[in-house]
Amino acid sequence: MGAPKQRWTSEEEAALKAGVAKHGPGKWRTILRDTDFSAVLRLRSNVDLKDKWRNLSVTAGGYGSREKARMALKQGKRVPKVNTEPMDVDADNLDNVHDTVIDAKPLAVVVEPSQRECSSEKSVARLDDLILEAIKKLKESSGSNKTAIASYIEMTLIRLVSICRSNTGHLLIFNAYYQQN
Amino acid sequence: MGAPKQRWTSEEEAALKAGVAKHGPGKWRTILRDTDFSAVLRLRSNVDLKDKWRNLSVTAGGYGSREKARMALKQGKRVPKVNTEPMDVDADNLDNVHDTVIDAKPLAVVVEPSQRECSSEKSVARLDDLILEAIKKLKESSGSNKTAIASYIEMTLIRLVSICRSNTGHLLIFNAYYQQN
DNA sequence: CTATAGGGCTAGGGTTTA
DNA sequence: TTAAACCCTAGCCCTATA
Repeated sequence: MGAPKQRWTSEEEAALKAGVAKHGPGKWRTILRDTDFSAVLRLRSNVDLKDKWRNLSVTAGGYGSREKARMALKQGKRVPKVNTEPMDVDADNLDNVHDTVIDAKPLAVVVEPSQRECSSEKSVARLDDLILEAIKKLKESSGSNKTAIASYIEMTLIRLVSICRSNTGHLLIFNAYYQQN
Repeated sequence: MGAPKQRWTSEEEAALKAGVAKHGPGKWRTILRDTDFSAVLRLRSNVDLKDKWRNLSVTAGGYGSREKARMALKQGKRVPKVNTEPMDVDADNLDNVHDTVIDAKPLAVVVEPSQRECSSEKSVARLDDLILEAIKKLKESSGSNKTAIASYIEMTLIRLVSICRSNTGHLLIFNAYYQQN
């Protein structure tokens, strides 16, 4: 019927996230016009950006506007369906995070992880596997695919935290130095 | 768990077929609203219509998209599916950290951790090396959208820090300095 | 007219039930 | 184990609003 579905690539997704980080959510046309992103996102409209951001917000675990709408619709089906509840943790919306960085304009980032404490060998080994996997993928990607690299780093870090937390209850520490280049 | 199954009656099936004949496949909501069929199909949703039509297509002998998919799976095309799982980062309460950051209008960010006791295991050190290597590689790369990457990573790390903070409350102490460039 | 917000819709993969 | 019915949701469309 309409246009054939065009799945978002990880590069496009990263560009969108970066765009929101830079200009804030809701500035879809602005993001599209930004030369930092226009190349990657040239096939997307401002509405596409909005829709994708909505999807990302939902999967990030926050109760986005979409979630609420879905809950409301749960009525009106034949059978009430008792157990609607998948044990969502009440996660706050990530929009807050983005708000904090709207005005940031870093040109380079250096991150130096230092020591961290994990009480279980097993969890450490698992972490190692995850990182290795990420690095391998990094090397597979061509040098031009920087946004994909950023994506993998994000995923890796997020996994790192969630696993470390769930297995040990302890957390790791990062020394992170941000600096302009 | 799911809703109890409601077998399609021959009358419903006939109505669906007539609806598709009249409006064409893919017009599920239109068929549903058509007074010619709404009475018979009143217990079905547009998605139900779509699903039923898919099943009918399969049974009708033509290789529907469904058949192909099943075939592909039978060929043992096992995609490891990696670890899509541990992305369940439930960022309970991201507010605190962000609030501390919101005041600043950073063009650059410096995050310094406090001291730390650590069991300095080799595997842990290796993790650090791998992460550091990845970040360095990113930094060395000179792409047109470097700013985008940097912004994105900054956002990621800030979120990461937030997650750590929200979980421990105090275990992790970050000193964050925001500075203009 | 232009842009954004938000609900609606379909397609297709996944899951559950008989 | 399989097939039919049902669920989930990304991506796209439509409308209201400013």
